[in-house]
Amino acid sequence: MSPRQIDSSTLHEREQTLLDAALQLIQQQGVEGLTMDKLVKQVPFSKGTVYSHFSGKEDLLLGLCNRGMGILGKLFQRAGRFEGTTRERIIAINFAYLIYSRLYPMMFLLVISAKSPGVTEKASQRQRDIHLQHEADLTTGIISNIKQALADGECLNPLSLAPEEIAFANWSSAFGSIALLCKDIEQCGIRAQMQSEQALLANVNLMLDGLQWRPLFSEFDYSLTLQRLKTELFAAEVELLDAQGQALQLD
Amino acid sequence: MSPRQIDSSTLHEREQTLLDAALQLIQQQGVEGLTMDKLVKQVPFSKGTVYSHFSGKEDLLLGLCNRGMGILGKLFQRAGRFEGTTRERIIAINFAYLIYSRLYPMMFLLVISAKSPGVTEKASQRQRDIHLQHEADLTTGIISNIKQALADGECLNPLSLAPEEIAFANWSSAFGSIALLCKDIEQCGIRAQMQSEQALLANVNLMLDGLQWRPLFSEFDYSLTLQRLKTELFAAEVELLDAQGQALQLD
DNA sequence: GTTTATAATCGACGAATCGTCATTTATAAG
DNA sequence: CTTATAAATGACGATTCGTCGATTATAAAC
Repeated sequence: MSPRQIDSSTLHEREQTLLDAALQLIQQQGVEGLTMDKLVKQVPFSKGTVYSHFSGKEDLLLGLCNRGMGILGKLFQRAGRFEGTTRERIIAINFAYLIYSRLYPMMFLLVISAKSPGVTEKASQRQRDIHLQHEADLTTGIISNIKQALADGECLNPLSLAPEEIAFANWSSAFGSIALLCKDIEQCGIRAQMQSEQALLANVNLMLDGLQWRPLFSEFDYSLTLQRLKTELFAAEVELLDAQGQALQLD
Repeated sequence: MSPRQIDSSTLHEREQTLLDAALQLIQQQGVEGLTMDKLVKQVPFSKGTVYSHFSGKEDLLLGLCNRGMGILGKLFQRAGRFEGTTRERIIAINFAYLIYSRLYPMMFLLVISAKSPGVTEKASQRQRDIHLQHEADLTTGIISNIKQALADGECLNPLSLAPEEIAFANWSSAFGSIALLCKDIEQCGIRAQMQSEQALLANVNLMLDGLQWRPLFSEFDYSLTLQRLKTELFAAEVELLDAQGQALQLD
């Protein structure tokens, strides 16, 4: 007297199907265009089944956001392996963030909406836990780089900030730059004439110079670093962007 | 054979009534809790009349956001009159931004959601124009400060950025810091142990040091500047925050 | 093979929201 | 007093959301 038990792998498979369909709807009609009713129509399951996977629209959004953070984490890992100075590696990580925001602008924006009270409150504990885990993963890579630079004396850190505070400074600068420059966000006065990609990297370099992170911008040709990032470490992604007509403007 | 014509001042008055009611609803129930139906019930006008003022929920949100930007503009103006070095004035402006984000967290968050595609697309041209105007107003003050500092040789600008690019660097750093630290946004891993107000100002100082904006952080006691800002220029606002149990943590 | 317990799925439903638009009301000129 | 029409009204159809009782499928028990 035992009913069928659902295979855990098909469960995961369906979850991916749902996320795919949701992403497609969002890309076609914007975040507002994502509707549980529409999603159900796009998918070979009934509404009840969909709701057994995600507790609602918000939970779905956070799930989508989490999937994106997984992708970002892999990009960060690759950036962390960049051969060069610690400062170059930090730049590589920021470059990875930039690439990500261009390849998956929707996902990047979801980080914002996913953090707004309306969404987080309604999301399931499960997705919230996953989200926190992803955040931790993303920061540890950066922080270990920072600690090494502090230990090696490459980052003089004149404000005597803790490694976590430096990580936060970097993160918020990059986040702010990308958010304000995001192509999917309406034109914003202050960024009108901005060459988006240059701007992000300029802001990061300002902060790194402020930290006295050697070699300073004036002491090293970081455009070579960018060249290597574009043509080596992230060649595939940069090509993908080119193919999408989203070529980066870095020179 | 002419019907009554509505007084333009009562028109404006009603608009304020609507914005007030909307803000109240948002503060009570979050952005999601704002509903046109609820709003109509809170207000002595019918649904049709409400819709003659705002084309929909998104238009209303942008209207609310714009009102906030007007307030922020006044704070910026006051900060721009701070007596001190150009760097101190820039810090004052960032301090004003911080104050604003604490006094009106909802408004600050609205800048984010107001820029998301779903909202901007649906908002009326009128509110969008107002929004752009406010943005321009906010930046001109900063940029004039920057230009003066460049002319006076106080900001050495080693990356040779244009004044607009410097303004953007400042804006995005401040925006990112406040957004990631916003008390109304769910706990964010990376900012866990962060003393929020200190963090924003540390980030700004990092950027200003990167710009070689004299006097550098190490050459001047900027905690005195903060003291003056707290007790003189923005005494009233700081007191208000204290009274709300939101005391700033700056020392 | 039949029965049976129950996990899994389904989709109709009520409540709530959105924006519209035909109707009603109010008023100033003729 | 009539009348043209700006202003205001709120009922309505269309969507959306999330729930929950009904239905289906399946694996063990007999």
